[in-house]
Amino acid sequence: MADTSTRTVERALLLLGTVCDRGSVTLADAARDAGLSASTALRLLRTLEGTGFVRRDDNGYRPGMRVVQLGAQALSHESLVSLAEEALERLVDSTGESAYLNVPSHDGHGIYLSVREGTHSVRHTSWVGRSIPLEGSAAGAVLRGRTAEDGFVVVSNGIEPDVTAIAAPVISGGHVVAALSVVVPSYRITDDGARRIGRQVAAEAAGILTPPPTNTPPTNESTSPGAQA
Amino acid sequence: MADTSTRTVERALLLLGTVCDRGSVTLADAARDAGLSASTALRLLRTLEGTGFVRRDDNGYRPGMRVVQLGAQALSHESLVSLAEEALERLVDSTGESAYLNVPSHDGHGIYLSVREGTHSVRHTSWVGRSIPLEGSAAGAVLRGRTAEDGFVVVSNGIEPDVTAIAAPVISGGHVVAALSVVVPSYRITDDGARRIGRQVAAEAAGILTPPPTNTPPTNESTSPGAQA
DNA sequence: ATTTGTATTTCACTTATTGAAACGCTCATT
DNA sequence: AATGAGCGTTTCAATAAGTGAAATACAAAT
Repeated sequence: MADTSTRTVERALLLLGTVCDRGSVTLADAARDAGLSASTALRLLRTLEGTGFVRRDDNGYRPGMRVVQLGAQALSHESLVSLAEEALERLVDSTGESAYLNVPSHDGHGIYLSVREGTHSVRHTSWVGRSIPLEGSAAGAVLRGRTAEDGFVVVSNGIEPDVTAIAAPVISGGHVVAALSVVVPSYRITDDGARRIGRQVAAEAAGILTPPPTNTPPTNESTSPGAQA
Repeated sequence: MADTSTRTVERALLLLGTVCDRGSVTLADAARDAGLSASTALRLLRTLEGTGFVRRDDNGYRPGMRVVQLGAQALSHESLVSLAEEALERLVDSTGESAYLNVPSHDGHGIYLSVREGTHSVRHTSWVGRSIPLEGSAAGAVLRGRTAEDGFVVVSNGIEPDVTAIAAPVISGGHVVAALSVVVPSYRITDDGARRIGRQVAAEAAGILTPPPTNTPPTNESTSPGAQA
């Protein structure tokens, strides 16, 4: 894994990241943030501008339309979100709580790929694209393959205070490719309730890539143990 | 040399574009598509991979999670979409037809920034991020400032056959910043009907950036993506 | 066995990127 | 007015960094 990467491009993408993070940023800020000299940052931002990835207004640089365009395209090509749609909906229907689909991202993080809001007036809220640490969160534990025997993970008051997260793995080819999760305000749930929802989430997660109708012959490809009961 | 742009970065972004367009593409195809040598394409794609903008699976390169993440962030910072929400909803309610918010993109195109589907069982459909030519479309004419006296543009069977598009400009600081539009199957509408909807769209478009109550100076700082109450 | 296509590595060439410095500018301070 | 601080921008010489042809290896198709 020698240095097969181009510094210029890395820097430009870094810059793009800070622009999107901040929503609106001045040249000097962006340069500082990315650790670049002003002239370099200017040149790269201009390139990004010329390709529509950022745009300028009087206040500085802002995410360009190309970013939302590519993002939307990418999402639409993500078959997981359509496959998980029904499962998310069933979870919301039967629990009234917010349900999510999380996938691993490039750095040691996960992100929310799909969101279905709960029906309770007090409910957990998140959004597509939001970043989630892999440690200290239920979905993160699942994504790292740390699922317990019973097929789901419960984390109370972890990263986010006052909420209990319940997650289960979506498995494909022996690998965890996503986490299905339900997040509920802690005051509203008991240990038993969490287990009940846990079993439900695990069942839905298992069903996402193995639709019930077909009777798949036993194809055994398990790298990691516990390919589900 | 007034050409201040970085070839490497341009190429990498071009590559990213083809990957997102195709959804899944092999190295050789991507290289051909972007007009690059295989070795260069490989190097750039690896850089994109290392930053999460693309990922690989057995079939080749696919859009990475970073793209959907940045796209979602960019959309959330786009205040226009929240400002236009109610207008879109009212248009759908009163016409039953699909209503859209279009903005100019970098190359001579526009894109769908917000979508509200109509209620008729036969209705026009599009999606966020979709590209739209600026010529031959109602929204395009509006975005180019070609709006007629009466404040709206009607195009029947232009780019898309069998549909009539009705668009009006969202104006800020004397510039057209977006187009609000309603698209209806041509068989369902008369000239008079189009004019009626046209006036409606124009009124809604005019109201998007001029809501009477608040006097907000353009100091938009969305600091942390915190949950709003 | 041969052909075709792909992914990957290597390497000499030199192009294209880099950052300090200088400049003009606006705004706030003295 | 004068001063200073900060920003955006341009210039330019040094050289770091990207480039692509060719070679290699592998796989699948003929």
